[in-house]
Amino acid sequence: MVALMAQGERHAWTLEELHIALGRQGHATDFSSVFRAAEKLAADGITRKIVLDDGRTRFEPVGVHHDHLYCTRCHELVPVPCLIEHERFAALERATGAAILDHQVVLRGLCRDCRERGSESGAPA
Amino acid sequence: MVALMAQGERHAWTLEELHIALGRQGHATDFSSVFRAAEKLAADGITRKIVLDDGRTRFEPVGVHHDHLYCTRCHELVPVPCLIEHERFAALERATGAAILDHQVVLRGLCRDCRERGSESGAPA
DNA sequence: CTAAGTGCAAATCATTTGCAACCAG
DNA sequence: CTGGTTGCAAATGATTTGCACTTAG
Repeated sequence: MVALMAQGERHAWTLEELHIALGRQGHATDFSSVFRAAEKLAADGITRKIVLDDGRTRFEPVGVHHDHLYCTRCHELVPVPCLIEHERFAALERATGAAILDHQVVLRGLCRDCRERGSESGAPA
Repeated sequence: MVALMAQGERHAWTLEELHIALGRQGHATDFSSVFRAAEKLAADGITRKIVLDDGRTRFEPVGVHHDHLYCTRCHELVPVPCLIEHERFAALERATGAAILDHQVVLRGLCRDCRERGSESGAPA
């Protein structure tokens, strides 16, 4: 599964996508096995869980931190460089008294491909 | 419901919290009514849905944009000023060709209250 | 009357979990 | 044998939906 995720066909995977892709690769398994393997990878810090408001959890390989662009047309989650400067966090901690351990940014819009396809009627990828 | 959310007892509400709070205010209703009313408010742009990985959808009144701090101790979602500078979006659009319509930042850590309580054993708020 | 809102129960959806059979060490 | 996996089925948890019934306009 790690190999599958690493090959870059997609950046963030839902359990269903992993399940299907594994099947296509000849590693057909039960959905629950995919679920457990994915949870384990996340627990071991190999992957990270990402939740969006479309109701499906995604898993992405852990690497350098980055933000995400959720394409509202093709529903793909694309990695983009982080938009927040480090000092911002320290400043916020000083200003509010809170302790920030982690953060996640989700941009919403159209990925380049979908934007280029413009208002074409075509169905999402 | 709008009134309830506006009174500021809490910033972002889960359906369950709304349901309970409405009941306490003497406006007992069915859970599905809360659900439908909340969905309608969100559809009408009065409130906004926020989804975190704790599996519950929250609704917050729409106002000036801000980011959120999710306290991993008391599970409260606290509003904090936006950490991303506007130019960043334009720069990213130029760099990637994507179109950004909206964004959402979720910081993860401890809110001030929980941080101050430090490592005290006490149960979450 | 007509559209909108409500309660209740049943249906969905995406996971999660229990368990017995298996497999590697 | 022993712990980690796996498939299958059943259980969860949080919504969502169908439907009959009021209710406001």
